[in-house]
Amino acid sequence: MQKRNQSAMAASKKIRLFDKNSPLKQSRLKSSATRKPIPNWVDVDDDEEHIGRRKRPTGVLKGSKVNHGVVPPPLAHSTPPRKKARLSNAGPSAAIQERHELPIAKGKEALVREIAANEVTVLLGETGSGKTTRESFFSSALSYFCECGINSEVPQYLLEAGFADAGLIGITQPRRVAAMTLAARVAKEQGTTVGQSIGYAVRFDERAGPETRVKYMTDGMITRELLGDPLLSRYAVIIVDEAHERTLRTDLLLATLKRILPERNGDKKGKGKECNPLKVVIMSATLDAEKFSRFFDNAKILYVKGRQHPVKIYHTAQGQTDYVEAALRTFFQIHLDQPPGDVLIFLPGQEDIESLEKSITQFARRLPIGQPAVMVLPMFASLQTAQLQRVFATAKGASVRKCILATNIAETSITIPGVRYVIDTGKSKEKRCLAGAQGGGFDTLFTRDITKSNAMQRAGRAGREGPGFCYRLYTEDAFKEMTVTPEPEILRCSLTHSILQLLCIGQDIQDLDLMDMPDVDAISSAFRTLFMLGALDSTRTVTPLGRAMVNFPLEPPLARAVMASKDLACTAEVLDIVSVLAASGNLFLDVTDKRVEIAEARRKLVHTSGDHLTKLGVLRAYRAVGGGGDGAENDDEKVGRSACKEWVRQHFVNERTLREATRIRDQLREACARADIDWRVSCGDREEPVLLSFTHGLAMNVAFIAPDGSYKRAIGQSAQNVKIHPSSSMADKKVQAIIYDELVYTNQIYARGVSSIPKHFVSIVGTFNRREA
DNA sequence: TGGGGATTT
Repeated sequence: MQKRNQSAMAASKKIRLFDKNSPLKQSRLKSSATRKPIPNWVDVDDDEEHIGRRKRPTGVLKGSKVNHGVVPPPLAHSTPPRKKARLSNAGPSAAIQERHELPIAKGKEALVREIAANEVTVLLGETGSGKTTRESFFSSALSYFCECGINSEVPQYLLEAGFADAGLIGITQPRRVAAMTLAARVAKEQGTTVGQSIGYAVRFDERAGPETRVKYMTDGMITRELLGDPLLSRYAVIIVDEAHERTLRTDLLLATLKRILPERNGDKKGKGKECNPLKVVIMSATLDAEKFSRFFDNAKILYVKGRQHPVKIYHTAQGQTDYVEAALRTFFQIHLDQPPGDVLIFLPGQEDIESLEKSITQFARRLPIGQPAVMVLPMFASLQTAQLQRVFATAKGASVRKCILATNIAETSITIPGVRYVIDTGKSKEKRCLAGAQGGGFDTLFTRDITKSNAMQRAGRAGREGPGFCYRLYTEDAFKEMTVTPEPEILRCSLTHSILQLLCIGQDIQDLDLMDMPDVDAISSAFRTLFMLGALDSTRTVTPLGRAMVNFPLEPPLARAVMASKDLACTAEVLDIVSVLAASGNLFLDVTDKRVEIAEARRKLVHTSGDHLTKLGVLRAYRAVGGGGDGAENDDEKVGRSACKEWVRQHFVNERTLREATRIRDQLREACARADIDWRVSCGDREEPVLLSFTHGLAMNVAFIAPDGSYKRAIGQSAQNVKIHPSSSMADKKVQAIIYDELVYTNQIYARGVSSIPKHFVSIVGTFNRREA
C-alpha cells in the first residue's frame, strides 16, 4: 500500500504539465499527428468489424436447447430522449403519455403473451442502437434497465393484463433505494400514490396495504417473508430484477422459486397444484441470461431492445503499471483537449482516491489562464453525507469541470448527473470469506481486476445523458481476458446466517438446487460456527436458542450476544453496541490529512477494555447531545440537531452510522419484545456482563497472547498469528485474551473490533454454548 | 498503522 503511494507521489513529481519532455506533452504531439481524439489509445469502437459477425438473437440459436423469442424491436432512436419531467411535478397524464413513447411499449403485447404462456420467462435487456459493438452491449442493457423503464413497465403491463387478479405482483431489487424509487415512479404513472395499488417494502419502511397489487421489495424482504409463507402464496407473479448481480439473497430466492414452482403449478404429470399458480420473470442484463434459462428448465428468453447513448470506448496501447498516474495523465488530456462534460474516475479505494485528489488539485492550480477550473470530488461510502452531496450540486459557472473520484459506489448505487467522460482503472476491491474447514476462517480484502460486466457498467455511466467517452487504463487484450461476470456472492461470503435461516424452514442448503453451489469447506465452516454458538446441536438440528436467534435481523454471532445479554442482565448495553456493529458504515471517520487532530479527539472517546465499549460510549455521548432520540423529538429539535452536528464534527464520528444504528436498535427492541426479552434491563457501569455476552457471540473469534507478545487464535489453524488492526483502540496493547468482530487479511491478518477479556471467560462460554447445543 | 459495495419479519 505504501509502495503504491510512494510511486504515485514520485510519478506526480515527475510530470511537468507543459514541459517538452513530459509524458503528457509527448502524447499531445502524437495526438495531432494521428488525428485521434486521445493519443496512446486504441480505438475499439469497431462497428464495421463487429456488425457483420454479431449474432442477432432471432429465433433459436444453433447448438442450444434454449428457446429464444424476440420482442419486436422498436425503431432505434425513433422517440425523443426522455425528459427529466418524470421526476418533477408533471401530472399522471403526462407520465402516461410518456409511457407510450417508450421503446418497450411496442413490444407490450408480445411480452404479455409470452409471460402468460410460460411458467418462467427470462428478460434480457439489449441496446437499440444500430452501432452496437459486443462491448457496448452490456452497458447498454444495464443502463436500459435503469433508465428506459423495463422494470417499471413490465409490472404495469402485467397489472393491466389482469395478472394481479390472482395475487400480488412482486418485484425484487438488490437495493432499497431502487425499490422505493421504482414504486414512486410506477404509482405516479398509474395516477395513484405509493401504498395504494402500488407499494414497496424495504427494511425500516413498508408502504403496502390491502389494496396493493404491485409490490417492489428488496430481495432480503422476500427472503424474510419465506420464513412465514414457504410457498409465497400471496404472489401471483414474482419478478426478480437485476438477477445478473447474483447477490446471496437473489440466488437463494431463485433456488427457492425453483423448488416451489412444482408445488404451486403442479409438476409435469399434473400432480401438486395445491394453490394459485405462480409466474416467475427473471430480468438480467448480461449474456448469463442463458444460464438463468438453463437453470429454469430452458425457460424462454425474451430480448428487449433498449436505448442508450453511444459510448466510445478506448483502451491503452500498453498495460499501465501505475493506474493512479495513468488516471492523472488521462484526466488532464481530457480536460485540455475535450469539450465540456464532467469526468468520473473509478478507483479501488480511499487511499488511491486521496492520493489522486492531491495530485489533480496540485496540477490544476498551474493551468494556464482561460482554462476551465477543476473541481475535484472524492466519493466513497464512508464519506459524510454533506461531502457526498457536493457531487450532485451543479458547478458554479459553466467554466468548471467536475472530476469525481469514486469507488464502485458509483457503479450501481449512485448516479451522478453531468458525466460525459469515464476513466476506468480496471481495479476494484473485493471482500472474500476464506473459510477454514475447522471453523474460524477470515475475510480477505484485496485489489483485483474487474470483470467485463463491471467494465461495461462503468463505461455506461458516461452515456446516460448523451453520447459519452470511456478511457480504459488497460489494453484491449486485458479486457478480453477478463472474467465475464463477477463471482456470485454466495461463493464469496459467510453462509452462517443463510444456513440457519434455511434450516428453520426445514431446508438443508446441500439439498437445495442452487445455480452455484458453495464450497464444502464454506458450508462445514458455517455449520461449525452455528454449533459453537449453540444454534445447532451435534446432529445439525436447530436448537431452541437457534430458533430464537433467527428472529433477529442480525448475523448469528450478534444475535447470540443479544440472547446472552438476557441471562446476564445487560440487554440495554448489548443492544446499543450490536446496533452499531450491524450498521453498514464505519463509526469513525478518517481523513488522512487530519490524523493528529483525529487521534486527539478519539483519545477522549476510547474505553480501556476496547472497541465494543468504546462504541457504546460514543453512541451514548451522541444521544446525550440530542442525537438518535427515542422518537420524542420536541421544540428543541433544531437546537439538538445542530448540537449533534457540531459534536460529530468535533469528534470525527460518522453521523450516518449513528442514525442507522438508532433505527436498527429500535427494530431490535421490537424483536426483543416479541422474544420476551426486556431491552430496558441495564447493568449500569459494569463492563463484565457486556464483554461476557460478546464472548458468547464471538466464541470462535478469541485469541490469546503468546510469550513473544503476539496474539494466537484459540481455534482454526493452530498457532495462527493475529495482529490487532491499527484502527482499533487495542492496537499495540498487550492483554491476556481478546475477542474480535472479524479477521481481515490485507498485508497480514488483522483483527478488527477488538476487546480485552479475562482469560476465564473462554472456558465459561465454551461449556455454556455447547450445553445449549 | 489501514477502511470495495450492497442488505435483513
